[in-house]
Amino acid sequence: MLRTHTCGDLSKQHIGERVTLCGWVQSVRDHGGVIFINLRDRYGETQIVCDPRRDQESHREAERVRKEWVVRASGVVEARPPESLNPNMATGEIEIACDKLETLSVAQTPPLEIDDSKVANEEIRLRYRYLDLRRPSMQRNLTIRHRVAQAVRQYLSDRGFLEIETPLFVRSTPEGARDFVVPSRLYPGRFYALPQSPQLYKQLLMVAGVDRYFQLAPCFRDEDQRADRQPVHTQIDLEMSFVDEADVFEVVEGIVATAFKAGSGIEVATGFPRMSYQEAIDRYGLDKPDTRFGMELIDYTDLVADCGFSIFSKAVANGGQVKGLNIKGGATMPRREIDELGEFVKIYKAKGLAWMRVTDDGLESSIAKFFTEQELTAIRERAQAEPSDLLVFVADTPKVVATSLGWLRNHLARKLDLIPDDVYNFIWITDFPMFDWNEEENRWEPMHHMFTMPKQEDMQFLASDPGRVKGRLYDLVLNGMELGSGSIRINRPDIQAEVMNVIGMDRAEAERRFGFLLKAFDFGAPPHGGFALGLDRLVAQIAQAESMRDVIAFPYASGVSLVDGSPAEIDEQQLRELRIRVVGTEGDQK
RNA sequence: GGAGGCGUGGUGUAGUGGUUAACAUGCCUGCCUGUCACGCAGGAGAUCGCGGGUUCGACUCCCGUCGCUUCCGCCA
Repeated sequence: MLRTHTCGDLSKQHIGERVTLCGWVQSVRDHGGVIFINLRDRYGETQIVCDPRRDQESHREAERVRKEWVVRASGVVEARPPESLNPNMATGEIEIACDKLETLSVAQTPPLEIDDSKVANEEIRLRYRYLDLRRPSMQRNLTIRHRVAQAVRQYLSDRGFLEIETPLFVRSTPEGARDFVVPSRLYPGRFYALPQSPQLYKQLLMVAGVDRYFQLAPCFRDEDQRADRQPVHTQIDLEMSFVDEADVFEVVEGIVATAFKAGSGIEVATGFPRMSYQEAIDRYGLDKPDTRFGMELIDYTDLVADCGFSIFSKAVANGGQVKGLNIKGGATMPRREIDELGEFVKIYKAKGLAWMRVTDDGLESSIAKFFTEQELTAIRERAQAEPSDLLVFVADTPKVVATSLGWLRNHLARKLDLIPDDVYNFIWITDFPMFDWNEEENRWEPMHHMFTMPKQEDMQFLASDPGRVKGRLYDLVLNGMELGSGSIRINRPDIQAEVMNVIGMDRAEAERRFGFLLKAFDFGAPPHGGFALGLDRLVAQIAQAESMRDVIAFPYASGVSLVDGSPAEIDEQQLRELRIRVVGTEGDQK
């Protein structure tokens, strides 16, 4: 080794020892005589003191040294003078009295500052990711991610799960997101897809008798960018045989608690509360409710069905709802900001946001005149309104009402600072509908995927009323974010056939796409179920990172790797081998 | 596919229809023996993303375009 210790190792107990450290120069403070160098590595920072009275040669080198140079410093660990102790530094009680300073590598001035208090913009950070990652907070994130992954592996291994890798070149399926596709050279005109998840393979492993499987699986989805999404992300993917929901919940809760403990030391109480999908929608508007604050949705539908305000009464007459929020203390919100809330809900297809200010004298609003005194009183009581509150309303289809108010609620919580720090509200969302009606294509489609087992008591409605059928599927939500999802799967061909029937997939099509799985089920498939947790999202929470990208070493920006510039064109020769011709780029199509 | 935001020295920001384009930090030089966001003095560094238009005059206003970003659609 070129060093005897790291830059985080040394403390008072090493005083008097002769040591050698290697690292990057974080800062140089030249006092004309003595020069202080802060030397940084993954483990910390240590002050190197170059005093010309001790050693002239190393002092001369210290005058030359610049930030981010890689150097090696030898000397004796000394206690700092009492007035020079630095309590803000882990190694602040000691310093290295340097008598040998060696430059291992010089560095150009970096295009961004290696400083947690001066973070550059995302594009620069990603292009020079190797510099961005030098920052202590990023090193910390990478470390936390590693510890979480290790702990999860250990946890699952201890419970009999086998870590098994599944193929990364799989058959493309039109379900779900768009696939990333890889051309085959040996079989021109044919393509592999990168897996969106190991779903089908892990089910095959259950048929194979593996009983308990897990994998930290890379998953690929060709979707448009979102703050909490990456084209490549990692799932803690697991599957278990002979289980029901409670067994899966127990394991997943254990994983989460283990991960938090390992990553941040935070103790998570298991036995997460459960809430049905319908209750989540009714009370919070979203299937991933943030339960860290109140301001739940208030249903006025029955009160305003026959009111004089036609926007409300018509919405009800058309099968819609009128719901709203009570923004406590919001009456002082200026008109301009209320209008902004109106603009906000329009994103979610709401036509507008009605509002009333609650005053000592009653409800003050341009729409108050359309309501009778009794109606206004009823609204106030329903909202438990107090003077200085602001009531807002959306009247629309149940879906628009829920979505717009649900997101408005989250938006307001952030804006009004209603979200407490350091609270981790886990919640299981259960009893999802099996199917979702696709307006455009006029057909039912699976809410989760087509291998989800319907609830026993709803099985009878599969043919007659698919919308009524609930599935044995569940999401885990943390602070309003979906951490993962899973289900109990279908293991019987007859039920599978019925489900495929609902979504309008005939035997031939099913055979073509999933024939291998259906075939497997003919040979004795155990009841099984599983879950997939988003590792990136989980670690981001544990590390309290601003963004999921902060816990991924080399994330993508809009599907582009700013580090290596991919995706990139390939050689003509490669294209020929693959029998691929590029017929046009976006600009010259159409 | 659609909507919004941003784009100004290396980096992060400020800015106004007429400026010498400001500030911080970084960089370079000099001074300084106890700093640790060291300090002090000086210096270099920007055709204000790109193209077009309006105007006597555009970094500023308008249109287009590119890039990044957030969101809708899409998607666990």
